[in-house]
Amino acid sequence: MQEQYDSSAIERAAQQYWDQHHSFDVKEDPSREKFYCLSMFPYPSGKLHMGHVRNYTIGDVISRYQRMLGKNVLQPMGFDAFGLPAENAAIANNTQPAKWTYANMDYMVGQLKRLGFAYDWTRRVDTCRPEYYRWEQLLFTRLLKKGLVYRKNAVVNWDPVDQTVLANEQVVDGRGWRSGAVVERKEIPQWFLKITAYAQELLDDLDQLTGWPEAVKTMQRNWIGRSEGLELQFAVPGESEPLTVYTTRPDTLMGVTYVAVAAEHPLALKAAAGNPQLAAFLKDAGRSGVAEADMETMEKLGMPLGISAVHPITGESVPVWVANFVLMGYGTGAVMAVPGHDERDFAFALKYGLPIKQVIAVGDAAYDPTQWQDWYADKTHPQMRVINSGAFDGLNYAQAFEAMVAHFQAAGTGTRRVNFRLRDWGVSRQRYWGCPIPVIYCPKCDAVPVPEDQLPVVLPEDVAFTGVQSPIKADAAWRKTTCPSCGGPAERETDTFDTFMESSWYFARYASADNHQQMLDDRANYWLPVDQYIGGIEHAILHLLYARFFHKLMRDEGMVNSDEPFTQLLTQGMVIKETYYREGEGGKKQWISPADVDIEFDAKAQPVKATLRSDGQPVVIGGVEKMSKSKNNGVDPQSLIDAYGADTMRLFAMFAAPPDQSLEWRDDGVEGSHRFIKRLWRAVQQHVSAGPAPALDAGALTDAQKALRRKLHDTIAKVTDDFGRRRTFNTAIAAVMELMNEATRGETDVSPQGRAVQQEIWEAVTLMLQPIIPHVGHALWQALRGREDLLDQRWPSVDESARVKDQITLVVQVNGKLRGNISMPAGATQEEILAVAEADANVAKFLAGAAIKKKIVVPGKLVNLVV
RNA sequence: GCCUGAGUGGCGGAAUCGGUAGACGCAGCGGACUCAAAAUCCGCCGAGGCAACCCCUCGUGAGAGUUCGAGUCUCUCCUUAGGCACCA
Repeated sequence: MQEQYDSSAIERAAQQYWDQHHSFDVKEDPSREKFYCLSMFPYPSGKLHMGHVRNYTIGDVISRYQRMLGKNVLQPMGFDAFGLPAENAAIANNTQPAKWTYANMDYMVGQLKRLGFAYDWTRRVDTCRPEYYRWEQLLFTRLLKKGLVYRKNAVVNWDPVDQTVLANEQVVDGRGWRSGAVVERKEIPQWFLKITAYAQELLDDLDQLTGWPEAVKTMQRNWIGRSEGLELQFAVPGESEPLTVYTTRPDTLMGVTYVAVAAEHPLALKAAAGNPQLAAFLKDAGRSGVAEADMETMEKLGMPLGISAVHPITGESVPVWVANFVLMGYGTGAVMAVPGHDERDFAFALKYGLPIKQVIAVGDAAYDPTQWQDWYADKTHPQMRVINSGAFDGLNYAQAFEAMVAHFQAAGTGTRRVNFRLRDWGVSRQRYWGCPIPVIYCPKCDAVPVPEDQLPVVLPEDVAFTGVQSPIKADAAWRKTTCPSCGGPAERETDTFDTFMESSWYFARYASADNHQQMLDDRANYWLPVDQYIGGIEHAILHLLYARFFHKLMRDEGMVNSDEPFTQLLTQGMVIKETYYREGEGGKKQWISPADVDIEFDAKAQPVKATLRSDGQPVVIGGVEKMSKSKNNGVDPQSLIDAYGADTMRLFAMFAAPPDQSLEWRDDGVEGSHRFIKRLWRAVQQHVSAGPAPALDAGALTDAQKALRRKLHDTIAKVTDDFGRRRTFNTAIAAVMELMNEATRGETDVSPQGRAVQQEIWEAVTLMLQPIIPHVGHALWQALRGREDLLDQRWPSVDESARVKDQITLVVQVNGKLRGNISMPAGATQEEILAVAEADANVAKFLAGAAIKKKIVVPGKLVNLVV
């Protein structure tokens, strides 16, 4: 064994061994319990960032730990290779999206291998390859035939200068990021997946997911947003079609004082025809992005259309307004407004002088139509009653709800309806670097799915990419085809899929990655569902919901036999870092890398001033945010790997914070992890250099040896719990550090049994740390045992007899305040404990002159005396 | 604006079921070794009081509450992170 710890030699040797022995390639084996551990695959952005290192280390630690429990472990890896950044990079670097993507994947595979992750690379999946996306196209065409796919108009962000559709991310403060033009909403035909057909099941099955964090399930529940309500109609005199609206508060129906429609609503367009002012308003309302957050925070504006609707119960006229917060693509594009009992309607009514009508009372609480109070909308208050509502007066929420529903159903003008906030999934993207949507447009036959024997529709990769237009839209030869159904001339769809499509089923494809005849085969049912899924909390809703949806789609196609894809979910916290920027032209922020910034701190270590190193001029200190390309605040892990090795990197990533918490990255601290590995190395080296240790004889130990051995087995128990149940690897590492501190403190015990205990300790430490620092583990195991089979060693077991204590320390409190410690034999009775506790000198001081009112004894822990 | 988290020393964090707040590590300070430095090893390290390593008071974002006992439970508020459907 080398005297000095040399990370690069050790890591090279271990990786070479794993490579030669194909240590991580797995086959299906029905005789063994399987464990499928999956980390969310990366987008090939260029190089790994800290979030990847953290994510993949967690997955690798769990995989290696599960393997030590004797399971058949699959841990695959691949790339989520389609996406917008490749197009941007292609423009910036004058290259092709495909070329850029493949080069990035090559580099990142090298980095992943350098970190020693236990992946079965034979199953690698790259989503941009036709061998992968052909199956996605196949599934799409089947869903289309099944009626789970449809086409309708939907709004996009439109850049009127660049004449292109923008992603929400490309809209900055309402303007296109490159052109700076004010973004408009534009309606274009797009393909939708009917996820709403599965809304109820997606909601119900959340209850099965006991291995998921409650926070994620709650977020998904709220996102799906099931509500029960009433759908009803307002007649509009002079119009053949009534206005249909949906409300979850039928109890407030008598409080409706106006209705509001979207700017794109036919009634609004019609009214605008003879009204230039209104037409101008509609144009303005259409000028904004489509992001919900923008909608909700923008100033609520409206204008009367000059027409009225008829209140379905009172027959009164209520004005019809257009409002910029009502969206055409959401529900019916029209809402009824109850300003008396809805906060947004209230503010809108105040602003435009619309009537506010109180129809709900809570006890004697005074209603003030100039000031919103939260109880106005409280439907659950025990004293809540409907008022000013004629026949409905005196009812509570539930009673009024039912009475209204009964009224409308009897009249045939409304119906009870379950509604979901969840909307169907628009999958069309007007971009090049994505999976082509397998549809052909024929002038005679309309939209026809590409027949299965003509799949895949291959995306050409050798293209000139300028960014102005998608190369496949520009390429008439690519577009031109014949109609599969009538044989006449036809054109291909040139939109591509949302990249969430590829990431919604890749977890299943790993099981049959080499099958080029079928999308999935029997092996999928051996491995699925994924036992442990690990990824960023930012995916809590969209990706995880879409993947659950796809799993159910595949189940209903007979491809998998489970209902849910991921049994256990670990949502990794974000890796965050401070940001710095300068305001450029037009208020555009130019983000500056923290690596290029010098920071001055005040006495409290808070940053007060930051300057750019290259020019010495100040930069603005931004917030601490998720590491990202767009904020330019990433830290390149490569330099740390080069300096300290993969094991130090892995150890620090696991030690710095529990996996589900966000981690603010600071480079200091890495040093400490490196120091720990060096100390461990030295300790084992010293132990081994004294020759083989004799066998342990537990009956022949001294008290000191017994105490050290107790510490060992207490540590194994804690670390086992931390790995298996709590998944708090930071505390597991801390426990091993404590054990090592104890084992190396003072003079080393070189007696035969002393050395036997040391041997037991270093073997157990090697086994427990192996999942985290596998290269060091490999080398230490060779030194301790002369063998290279560490990967398949069993996790160390606890010797309960070594943990027995005969003296127990108890805490003594007086009135809940700590006043002393007592040591008692393990078998002491309550009376004996109390007698010793009350006799303690410091405790007695606080008991003097007062009567003890209550005595509380918590066995094995503490005594509390209340005076 | 809405949904979901988080807030504990100079810093990252620990305290697992309501029971000793600050484990473990980083930074810092003092010492040993060294011609010297680095590395390594040993010790100290929440604030205040005290002659005192005895001990006392305060202390887990702010305010209230429940309890013998609250970082942990309840309510209100503040700050902050993530998501909000075309970033992935």
